[in-house]
Amino acid sequence: MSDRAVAEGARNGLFQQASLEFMRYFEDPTFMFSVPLELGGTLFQRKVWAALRRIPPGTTCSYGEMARRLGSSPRAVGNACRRNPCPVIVPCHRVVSANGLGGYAGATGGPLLARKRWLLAHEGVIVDG
DNA sequence: CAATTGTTTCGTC
DNA sequence: GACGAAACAATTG
Repeated sequence: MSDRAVAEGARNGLFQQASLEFMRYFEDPTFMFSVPLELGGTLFQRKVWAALRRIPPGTTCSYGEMARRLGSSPRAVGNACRRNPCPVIVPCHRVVSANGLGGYAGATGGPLLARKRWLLAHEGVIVDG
C-alpha cells in the first residue's frame, strides 16, 4: 500500500470497514470481502487474484483448474498465489494442489500450512493430509 | 520418477 | 535497461 493510499483509507474509514469485515468473516464463513484492495503486481497476478476472489466460500480450486481457467500453467498460478499481498481477504487458501494441500504464504509446511487448513476447516472444507 | 509448463526473480552485460 | 538462467505453493506421461 502506498502512503497516500493509507492516508486516504484512514480518511474514508476503510480500516474500520476492513476490520468489520474480518470479524464478519470469522463469525460467518460464507461472508465475502468487499473492501477495495490496492493490488499492485503484474497483470497476470491481478488476473489470478481476481479469479481467487470469485471462488465461493467452502469451495476449493486446484492449481490446474485455475491454470486452465486463465490459459496458463499450474506452476505459474502457484507463483502468483505465493505473491498474494492480502492473504485471507484474497482467499489464496482456497487453492489446493491436486494430490495434497499445496502451500500457503510461501511455505509448504509448518504453522502457515496449519493456518491454511484452519481457514478451510472454518469454511467446512475437509482436507486430506 | 522425469519431463514439462508459464511467470517471476536474480545475475550479468 | 536488456537479456539469459534459475526457481517456483504443480500436473501429466
